Order: sequence, then structure tokens, then C-alpha cells
Amino acid sequence: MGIAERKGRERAEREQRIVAAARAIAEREGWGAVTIRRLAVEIEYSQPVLYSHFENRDAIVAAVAIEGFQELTVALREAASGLTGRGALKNVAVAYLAFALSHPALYDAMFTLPTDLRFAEVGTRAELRAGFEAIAAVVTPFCAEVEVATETFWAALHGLAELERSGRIRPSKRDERITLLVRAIVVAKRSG
Amino acid sequence: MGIAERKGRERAEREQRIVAAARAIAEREGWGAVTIRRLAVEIEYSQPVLYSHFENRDAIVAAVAIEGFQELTVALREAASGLTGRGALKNVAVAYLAFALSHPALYDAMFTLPTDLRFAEVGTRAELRAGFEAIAAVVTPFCAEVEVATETFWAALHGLAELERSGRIRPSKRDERITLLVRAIVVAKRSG
DNA sequence: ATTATGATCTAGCGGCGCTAGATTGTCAAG
DNA sequence: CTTGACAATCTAGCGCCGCTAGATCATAAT
Repeated sequence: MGIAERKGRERAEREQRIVAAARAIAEREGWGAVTIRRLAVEIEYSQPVLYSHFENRDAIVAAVAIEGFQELTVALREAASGLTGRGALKNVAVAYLAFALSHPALYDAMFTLPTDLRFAEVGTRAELRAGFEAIAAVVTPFCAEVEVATETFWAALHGLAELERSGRIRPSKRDERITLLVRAIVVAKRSG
Repeated sequence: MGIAERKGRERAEREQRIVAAARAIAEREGWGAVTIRRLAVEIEYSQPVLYSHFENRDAIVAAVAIEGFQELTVALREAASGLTGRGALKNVAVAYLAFALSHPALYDAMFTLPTDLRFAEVGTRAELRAGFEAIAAVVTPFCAEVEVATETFWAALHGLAELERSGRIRPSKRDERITLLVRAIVVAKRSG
């Protein structure tokens, strides 16, 4: 029964083409340009076909967001690999901001756009959790309350990314802010 | 010529009613429910009238955002008043998060929705700058590089607000994260 | 060859932001 | 008091959106 398998494969490929098209258009022209009609033209099928793959438009955004979480996790792990302590912390911070600022539409999908992403959902939890773990790994040496410290460090990075993205803080001072943040975490432990 | 003045006053009142309606609907049903048609019904005028007050829908969101920045500034100043040092810092942090979390739609308008808000614009700069100053005031005692430190502290608060709002970090641990953040800033100076 | 079944398409609903052009109200000049 | 200009406001509609019901087509079993 290779036929059914081929069909399943073709279906999966088509689904991937939808997600890829959505991501490409978003990164090039913003999420406002990502419409069902436009995606239908892009994959050369009619609009209803998209609804046999995704419940609605938000679900497509969510699919892109999951790609983003996977790639962010990889980027953070790479940034930390081979390093420990303060160096790892700083490298992760730099990598996080570089990721957010060089993939604005992807980061939008992950954090600022309304999606159906349930953080407590079984199937997706792993992907979303993995990035958190990568941050936790480099924070751990510096804190007793690892979860709280990781949440705080992550939030600081996210805030720095968002405010720089929207032009509210000076891009030229990014390194200095990172340095300050890393030092704050390091010494907080030393004296906590 | 009291007539022209009366007309101007009525116009200003109508404009204020538009902004108030937008804000009320957004806070009650989300920004997706804030449509030009809906606002027109609310103020009992036809849709084109709205365009004699605002260039487009985004400009209405921006007007709400400016109200938000003014109110946030007041809230932060109140939180800092009569306090100095570490106490002021902590109180401001608590007030910032309370503001963001208790006015989600307002905070959305200020930070996550696309608006025409130019941060370098003459007319609005004062309102947007004022909140920054309020934060800077409580950060100053702890840092040499005030601007960089303020940007970082603000970013951390913003990140904490966003991640908690979107259910990505645990609401129950908010106080602990604030405590950690404040300590980090205090000791960063002491050893910087 | 015929029929059932699933995949895909055509066509359309209601709603959106926004605007051109008609209509109404207002007030000064004749 | 009438008239005509001007501003305020409305009606009607364009092109787009997300989404879906029902028709049509291809495929594979009888």
C-alpha cells in the first residue's frame, strides 16, 4: 500500500510549503501581507485546501512560531556550547538578541501575534519548553532558585529585544545593556 | 465669536468620545472588536466623520496609547514618591507590572500594536519621554550610566509584563522575580 | 461500466478600512 | 427674505479580508 503513503507524503510536503510561504512573505512584507488568498496562490491550490491543513489563519502563524522556537533553541545551545559561567551567560544573551532582531517576523509569530499556541498543550509543549531549558542551563550556576532566575533573565532578554525592535531604546548601546544585565545576574548570586 | 469656539469645543469632545469608546471596547472585547463601523455607531455619527478626526484606525490606537503613557507616568511617580533607594526601585517595579497587567488592552496599544507613534516626533515626545524619566529617577542612585541602566531596567520590567500577560511565566512567582531584579540592580552598582 | 468516496474548486457571505460624490445644514451678502 | 457659497455630514460602494456551502472532478472498488 505505497499509494496511501505517497499521498500522505505529498500532503505533508504541501503543508510544509504553506508554512514556508507564510514565513517568507511575513519576513519580506510583514504578517499583514500573509493572507489565505495569497498563500493559496503561492502553493497553487484553492483557498479551502488550506483549511484542510490548518483550522484557521492563526494556526498557520502558530506553525511558523513553532519553527521559531526550535531554531531559537538550537541557536541558544550553540551559543552556550563549550562555555561555562559568565561567558556562557553573555554568549546566550547576545545570541538571543541577535536571533530576535534578525528574524523580526518570526519573533513576532513567537511572541507578539495572537496564536492558538497553548503552552500547556501536550504535543507542542516540548518545543516551547526546550528554549527555556537552554536558558536555564546557563543561569543555573548563578542562582539557587533556578526557575525564577531563568524566568527573570528570559524576560529581561525579551524586553530588550522588543524595545530595541520597536525603536524605543538605542541600538548602539545594546552591548552595554547586555554587559550590565550579565553582571547583575552574576553578582546577584554572589551576594544573594 | 463664541460660535467658532463652541464648535471647536464640541469637536474636541467628539474626538475624546471616539478615543474613550475605542479604549472601552478594547478593554472589554479586545482590539479586534474596535472597528471604525463600531465606533461610528457608538458616537452616533457616520464612518467618514471619524476620518475627519484621525487619519486612520492606527491613529486612534495611538491616541489611546498616549493616554496610557500619561497614566503610566503618573502611576510610576506616585509609586516612587516619598521613597528613595531600594524601596523606590521595588515600588516602581511593582507599580509597573500592576499597571501593565490590569490594563492589558491599554498596554497593548502602548507596546505591541502597530501604531503611527513616532518616538522622535515633536508633539508626542514629551508624553513618551516622561515615563522613561520616572524610571530613570529611581534607577539613578544605583548606576553611573543612567541611560543604559534605565533602558535595561525598563526592558526587564516590560519583558516580565509581556511574558506574564501571555501566560509564559508563572503569575504566582511575580514577587520573587521582582525581588531578584531589584537585588540584581542594587548589587550591580555596589560591585560595579 | 457503474457507483461510491474523497479531493478539490467555484462562488459567495458578512465584515473590514477607507473614500468619492451627493446631500444637508449654516450663515453672510444682496 | 432670499440666495448662494461653504462647511459638515451622509449614502453608497470599492476592493480586500477570513471562512464555508455546495458543486465538480478524479480515483478506485464493485
